[in-house]
Order: sequence, then C-alpha cells, then structure tokens
Amino acid sequence: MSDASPGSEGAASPDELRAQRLAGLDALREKGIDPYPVRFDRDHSLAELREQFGDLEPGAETDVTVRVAGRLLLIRRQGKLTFATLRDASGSVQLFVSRSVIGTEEHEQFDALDLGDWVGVEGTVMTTRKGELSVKVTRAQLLSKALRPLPDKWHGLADVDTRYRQRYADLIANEDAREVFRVRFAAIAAMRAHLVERGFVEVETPILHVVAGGATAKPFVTHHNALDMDLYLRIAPELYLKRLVVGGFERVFEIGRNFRNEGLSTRHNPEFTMLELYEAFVDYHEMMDLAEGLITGAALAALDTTVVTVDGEPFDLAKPWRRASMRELIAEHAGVDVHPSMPVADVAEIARRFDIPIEKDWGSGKLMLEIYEKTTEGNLREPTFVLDYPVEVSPLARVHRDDPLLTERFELVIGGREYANAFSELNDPVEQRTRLEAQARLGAGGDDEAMGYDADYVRALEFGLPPTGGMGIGIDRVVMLLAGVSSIREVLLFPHLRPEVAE
RNA sequence: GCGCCCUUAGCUCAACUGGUUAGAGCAACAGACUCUUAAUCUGUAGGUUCAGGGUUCGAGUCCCUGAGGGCGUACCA
Repeated sequence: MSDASPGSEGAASPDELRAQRLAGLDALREKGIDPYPVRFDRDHSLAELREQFGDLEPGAETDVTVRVAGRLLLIRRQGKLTFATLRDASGSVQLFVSRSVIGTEEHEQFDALDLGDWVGVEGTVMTTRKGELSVKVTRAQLLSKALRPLPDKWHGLADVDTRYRQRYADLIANEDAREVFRVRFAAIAAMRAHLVERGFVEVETPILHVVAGGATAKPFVTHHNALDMDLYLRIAPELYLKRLVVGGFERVFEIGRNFRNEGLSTRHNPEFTMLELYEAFVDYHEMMDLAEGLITGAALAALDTTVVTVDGEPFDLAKPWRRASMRELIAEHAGVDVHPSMPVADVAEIARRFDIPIEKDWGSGKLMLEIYEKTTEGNLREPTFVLDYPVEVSPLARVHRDDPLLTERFELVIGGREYANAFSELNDPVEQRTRLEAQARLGAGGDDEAMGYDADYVRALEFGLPPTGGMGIGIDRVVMLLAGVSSIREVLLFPHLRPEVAE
C-alpha cells in the first residue's frame, strides 16, 4: 500500500478508509493476485474438520492435508507467526500461519489480509500447545476482498436500524441473529416434513388476486398494465386452497407470504408468512391435533426441547393444550355470560361495561368477539384452543353442529397471542353465497375490511367441497415463540422499514 | 395515526445542573513480537454530535420543524 491515494498515510475517515481499501485492490492486482477469483475447491467444512479432529491432544501434529474456506473474523499477528479465526457456515477453526512454513513473502501477504475477507487455505491439521484445533497453513488464497470494515468484533452490531437494513452485517457480527434464523429454518422444515409425512402435498396458489378474499383485511392494490386492471396482493390463500380440495386434492398446504395493508407493530409486518392447510373428511378437532403436532414438532426439531419461554414464563408445549369454548373462557375471565342469541342491546350493555367502543352495525356475535378480545384473549397464558366463534365474524366457517349461531372454529392462543385460526370449513354453497353477500353489503356500507364477494369460489363449492378441516398458522409468530424474541422484525430476514436516507 | 424515548468516529460507548480543544475501546495506519484466543505493547490518524432553524456570551446538552429508529397505543381473524 504505497500508493499515493488519500488513504495511504494512515487516514481513517470513512471515505478514506474505503479509498484505502480500493487502492489495496489495485495493489493486489499489480502483484498478480485476483481479489475475486472464480472458485475454490475445499474438502472439509469446518464442522467436519472439528468432528474428525476434535479430540486431538494438545500439541499434536498430523500429516493430513485439508482445504477449507471461510471468512476471516479475527487476526492475531505475532511477528513471524500469525493466528487467525476462520468461520464458514458450519463453524470455525484457527489458522496457524508460520513464516517458517509458508515463507516470508506469503506470510506478508497473509498479514495484509483484512478482517472480513474470504479466504481459502490448504494446510495440515494440528493443535496448538494449548490444544486449539488449527490448520497449519501451507497455501492461502484470497477468495473475496472486503472493502468495508466489520462491526465491532466484541460487541457486534447493536444499532437496531442498521441490523435490519444491513441484515448481512448483522448476520456476520451477531451470533444471536444467526441463531434466530437457524431456528426459523429448522422449524419451517420440520412443519413441512410433518405435513408431507401425513400425505399433504405442497402447492402454490396465486398471489395476485382479482378479489382479496379468505380473510378480512385491507389489501395492497397493484395494477396490471397489459390487462389494464387493478389486482390485489393476497391477504390469504384460503379460497384457492379450498378450490384444490374441490378439485380432488384431499390434503394440501401452502407456506407463503400474505400481505395486509395495515399498521406495523412488534407482532405485525405488512408481509408475513402463513402456513395454510386443508384436509378432507375431518373437522376442526383434527386441526387441533395437527396444530399440537406441528408446533411441538417444530420446537423439538429447532430447539431439542418442547419448553419455550414467553414473557419470562416457561411453557411446556408437550402437554395437551386446553380446549375451551369462547363462551366459557369469557365467563372465566370477565365473569359474564355472552352468547350471540342474546339481544344486541344486552350484549352492547356488557361491552360498554368493559369500555369497548361500539359501532352501529355490530350484532351480538361481533360484540361477543370484541368482549373476548378485550377481556380474555390477552390473559390466556397456557396454550389454549379457543373454540366456537360466532357465525357473524366467521364467514367461511361451518355452523356448529350443536348451535346455529356459532361456528366450528378455533384460534390457538399462547401467552395472550394468536398463533393459529382453523375451522370445519363451510362447504354448503348456498349458505356460503348468503354469507358472502352479507359481507359484500358490509363492504358497500363502507367497511373496507369486509370480505370481497368471489363468485368463482361459490361456483367451485357448487361442484362439491367434501367435509374439510382447514387451518392457518402464523409462521413468524411461531418462530418468535420458539426463538424467544418479542419483535416480529427479529424473525424476518428483511423486515419492512421506511426507505433509507441516501448514503 | 397518536404518545413517550432514542440518533455522538466504520463499530460499541463516554461527555456533571448548558462551559470553552467532544473522549475511550475495537477496527484502520506505522512499528515490535514464532503458541495467540476480544493477543499484547508503542505511536499516528479518524467527528458537519441525524438534518435545518432558534434561544444564549457560549449548545452534543435547551426550544421548534423535519428524517430515521425503538417501545406503547389505535387499526388489525
């Protein structure tokens, strides 16, 4: 680095630092070193290396030559001997770079590497006197030059904004972040395997919808130029998945993104991942069994335990989860008996006692749900299936076999938060039409979250949807539960943020 | 949307009730060092204190506006 760039004399302002490293690139090229070579053939991951040689005695030398690659995270220069910590996706190992082994010129080249550089090395496996497994390097090759400095090697990257915007830097610097996403991927893989083992097929359905249905939420609107029409990003895949059951796929699931044009919070991101599944010939009771199996199995696969911690409180997911009706849970937590058969004025009176703001077109069922959400949901600590929601707030769920004003529907609540929503599906096309028409009237009346009327969906039902149980599980929230984090942004690789001010 | 809080070097953090030249560690640069482990030691450089305005003899610190973020709340199957 003897070049006359502004950075050559030890300057370290951001611009100068970059200029200095860019100048370093030129210097490397002049020496015939490609800072971005095309490939490197390794024969061991670092975990494999540790697995094979982890129990060598201190001070051991082997004549086993290995080729490994990774990112340089720490360098301890010691004059004619350099130690470095190399990390790949599987683990890390120490490099032992001795001038007497690789020669002065090679050693100086190694010492010129920066933290953050990717390198590939060849060398023999050894341990130091203190027993640290190391590769005694005989050849080292720069694989990719880092132009930006790593975050603080001890404290990592703490600034939340930067962690989310520059997730790559977060992942390099913070073990905690890597762990959260390891849990995420393991949990999703486990749930997928659980379903495939049980004969479910994974499908993909449209994300661009002509009618945003399957849930009640504000959609994102986009525009198709060639067709000159507005389309909606899906708020749920439900109606398409049930079309597939009509078509004869008896067990289907989809893991994918839903989009809802609503507020952000520690539990809400405008795009989030949902697992939805449908199984023919069963009802919501099987969905409860399946929810327990999916979530407990995901915990075991990702954490090796079924014990999770919510707000500092441990729960063992392995125990059977409580199943109780909304009505009895409200009675327990609010001390009132509420049912959609009660006159609206009476239920509204109860709602007012709990300071619930009431809208004019709400019926007893909607009021009952509001009372539940205000008084009960947040207080359900243990995993609980909340059963039997009012028909009024469940336009796609089948009416309860024992009560015409309730549906066979449940939500799963753990630590006061919702994780799943499921029902015995409504498969009577005539009734479905009536219920969707009621939703459409709400929409026409100004309710921008009413479900749109999807005529083709009703047509599909007219071909016959078998008795079917269906469920949606909020994957991001399950991952939060397993990873023990309290913000959804921590489990999203790239959470939604406002645009960054130009650098 | 509303309320409270935060934003200081590439990173992690300091700076008493407003006080004069904004400090430290890591990273960087120069040097010493062949068994280190966040290596150590010596030296050097690095700042529009988020942006803009205001109050003041004097502002990182107080006030206003804006930007970004966090938490709460509202909305939200």
